[in-house]
Amino acid sequence: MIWKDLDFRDYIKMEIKTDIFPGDAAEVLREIDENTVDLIITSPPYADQRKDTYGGVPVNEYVEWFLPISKELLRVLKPTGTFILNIKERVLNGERSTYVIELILEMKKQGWLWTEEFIWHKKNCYPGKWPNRFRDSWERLLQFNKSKQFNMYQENVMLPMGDWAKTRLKNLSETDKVRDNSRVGSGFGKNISNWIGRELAYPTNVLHLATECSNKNHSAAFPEELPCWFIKLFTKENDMVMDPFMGSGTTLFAARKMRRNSIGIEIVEDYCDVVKRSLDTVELCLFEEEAAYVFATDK
Amino acid sequence: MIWKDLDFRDYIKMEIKTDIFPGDAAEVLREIDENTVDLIITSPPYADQRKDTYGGVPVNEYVEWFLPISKELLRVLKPTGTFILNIKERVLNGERSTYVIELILEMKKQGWLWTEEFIWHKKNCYPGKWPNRFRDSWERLLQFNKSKQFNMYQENVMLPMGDWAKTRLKNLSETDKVRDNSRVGSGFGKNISNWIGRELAYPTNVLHLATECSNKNHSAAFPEELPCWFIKLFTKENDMVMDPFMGSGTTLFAARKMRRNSIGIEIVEDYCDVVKRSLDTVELCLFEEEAAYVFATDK
DNA sequence: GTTCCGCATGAATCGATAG
DNA sequence: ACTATCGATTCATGCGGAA
Repeated sequence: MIWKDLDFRDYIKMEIKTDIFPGDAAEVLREIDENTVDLIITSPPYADQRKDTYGGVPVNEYVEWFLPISKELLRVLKPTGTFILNIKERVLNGERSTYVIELILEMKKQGWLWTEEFIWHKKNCYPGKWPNRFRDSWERLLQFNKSKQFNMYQENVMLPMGDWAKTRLKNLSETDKVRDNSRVGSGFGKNISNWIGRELAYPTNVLHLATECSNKNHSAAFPEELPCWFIKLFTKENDMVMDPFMGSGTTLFAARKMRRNSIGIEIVEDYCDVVKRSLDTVELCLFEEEAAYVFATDK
Repeated sequence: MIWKDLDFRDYIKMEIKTDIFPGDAAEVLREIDENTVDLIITSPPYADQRKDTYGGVPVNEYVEWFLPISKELLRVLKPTGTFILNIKERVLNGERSTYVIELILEMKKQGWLWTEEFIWHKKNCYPGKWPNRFRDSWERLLQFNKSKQFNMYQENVMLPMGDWAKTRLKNLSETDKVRDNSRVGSGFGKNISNWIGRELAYPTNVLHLATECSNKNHSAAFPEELPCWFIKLFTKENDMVMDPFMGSGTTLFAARKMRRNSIGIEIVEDYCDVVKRSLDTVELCLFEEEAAYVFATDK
């Protein structure tokens, strides 16, 4: 038993690569071979946001700042791969900035296909009150592809259906129905076999997820469920996932947990160090979970 | 008592005007005085959709087709008014078309302010399955304004707070929950804030509404709750609401029920006739509701 | 162990104040 | 006048301590 577990641990360590490159995304990307990545999922610093950690790219320079990066991303992505860009334009002088939609148009000129736009509905968005607008509770998840023949494994993100919705809705007020909606299954740890016997349905292009806040050691741009969902949807085991703006490493952790190779690029060295150290913990978690799994099926 | 009710009916009929103009939006709009409309809310024919009724504007001509109309809309809108444009780009050859985001950029050049983008999350979206995309369950509700000082009556659309729903609901009877259902329409007499106390929160920019199950002859673009919500948010009684693509008249019915004047423009004469006839029914409904209300408060 | 309450904490935005 | 910074506003969530 002990030997078996140790073998398994070695197996994991050897099989799945998780590489972190410190540095500027545009520069590091040039070192990476073309047509090697199956899924790019990232949340770049938004315009004029996160000035303390990143430079805080001004609104009117955002598109020209991002285009060299997206050009490289197009190069390293496999023809069957997918690029998910999490972004939201900010309000400036009471108006929505247009740099995101301008970016879409420019990326198309680079050769990207704008395949889809998912909506991330943030159930717990930032509070506040203003005379002329409500709280902003959604962000864009833009899907770009290199070709129309991209890989998509829809059955991996199916949701339990039917009685779940029915029984729940009975006990909820109308307003609660309005507020709380179908939840995206967080992939890992959740046992799909629990769903067997129930009806499954394909999800839609609206994802309902709360932002991660408070007492976690790392503050992440998006909750782990988000990259998790797209990794399940667009990759299979041993595929290559990339996050050119790694930040606290949410994408890499999700990828590793699900046995995908991954590459993270991050300009802030401190983040790189933190993520590197944390990866060991993830490994251990995985090992323990898997060990428990092996044990359970061994009986 | 009888006289009183009849007087009231006349009062309603005289006060609120609901005008329908048959014809092409661009042409009819030229006949309308500038700075007279408080809220424009419409769902124009989408590109290449509904060819049978509208002739179907091709995707690559959509922007230039719409711009003359939006120019007139800018003229007739009051400086304090708001324009809500319900639109969604369609998928063409596996890719999202860009005419909507191009339209935003062009309308800004006309002088429009792109103030906000609401998301209409369609809870019961159209079923279907495709190999490379999920069901599309959201649409854009683009908010444009003429100036930064526009009217907004936020307190009219407040919602019960989340925490309230969780804790208080246990103590509420089934009938209490049912009462909540009737909140949508008239806005008559019923004041939610009185009912719930001060446990209300402002909504966000994501609207969760089911699509209308519409078995009607005409293509109902959106459910009545949608114009209803924006009419409450951006106008007060006796204000002027306009829908330059009236269709089945959903906007006009909502406006009339809430005692707003309204103008509808519609190129298909049959639709005009149907809506005109139906307006009498709405009136009667209104009369009865008010009669009951008067009676109740008369005791 | 449960359930319940208190509290900190967000990819926010506006308006006022300060250089 | 134009930019930079700061305080006020506000609510869903998950944690920790208490009953």
